[in-house]
Amino acid sequence: MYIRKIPLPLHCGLHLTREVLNGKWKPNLLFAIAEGIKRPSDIQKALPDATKRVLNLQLKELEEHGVVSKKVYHELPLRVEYSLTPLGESLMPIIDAMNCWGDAHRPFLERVIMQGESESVTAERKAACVYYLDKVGVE
Amino acid sequence: MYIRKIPLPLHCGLHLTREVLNGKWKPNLLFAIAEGIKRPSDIQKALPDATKRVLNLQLKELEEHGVVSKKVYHELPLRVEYSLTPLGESLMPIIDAMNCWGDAHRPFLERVIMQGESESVTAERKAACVYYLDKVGVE
DNA sequence: TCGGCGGGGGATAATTTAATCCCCGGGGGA
DNA sequence: TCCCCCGGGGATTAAATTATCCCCCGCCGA
Repeated sequence: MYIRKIPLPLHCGLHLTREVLNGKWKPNLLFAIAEGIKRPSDIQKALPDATKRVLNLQLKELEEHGVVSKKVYHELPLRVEYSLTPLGESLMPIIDAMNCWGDAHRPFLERVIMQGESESVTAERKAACVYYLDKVGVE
Repeated sequence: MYIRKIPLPLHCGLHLTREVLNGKWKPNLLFAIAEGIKRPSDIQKALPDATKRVLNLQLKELEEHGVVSKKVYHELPLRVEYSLTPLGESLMPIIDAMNCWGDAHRPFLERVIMQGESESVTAERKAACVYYLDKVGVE
């Protein structure tokens, strides 16, 4: 595990939560496990864009942070299952909300995230954003 | 703005949301702005652990992602105010939930994130922190 | 005997994010 | 005049996170 040089600001709940969820695949891992995908190989299949190396690392961190637990069944063949701890379960409303929010605003977010990768904001793009935001504001 | 080399996985709402909230101070910025702290200098005072440089950068990203808007009042003296867009407001339940969750589980999370004072890692950790603090000039 | 699957991890490079340093301009008070 | 506040940002370095590569073991079926 990486050893921090700069201490985290812990005085605020936001930073604590951020520390737990901070990992490219951690929200997805929690989501998958909550859905009942428990075995490492199944998790890897559910998240094909991530290498199993990274998934193992992030699962280990989630375990160290007490939100998932790992059970090794010493049968043959060996079986491993991850599951949410109660603490992890209490995190699911947030994960679900993040998932819904992203999906709900997908068209806008995709445009806006892509635009940063190409060039600075053009006037037209800004107009398009304002238009969309207006629409969202009505809801 | 930084130009990505590795494209983000956009097919999932979780990643979209993560992209918007991904920044050490972004949740805090949103929280502060939602609380009515709108002027840059006030925001900086509210988040003393962050340099204004970083805050400006992350505010700019939040703006580009359409969750905050920046208004410049061309008065004298010059006045600048940030505010949440409707899209940003729709994010607040998540921010609040993250804040509450972190606060609610603070005792446990602090222990677990610190990795326990009684572990063997502590020596290295402490060394790393001391190194940093020394560099910064804190006693 | 060989290949493949399931679970795992060390070592290192690359990428991404944050911190640091130090500058700009204008204005207002002493 | 000097100094400090305000809002801002370029350039660079450090830190933190991911990706990549390639290895380990045990077992099972062909």
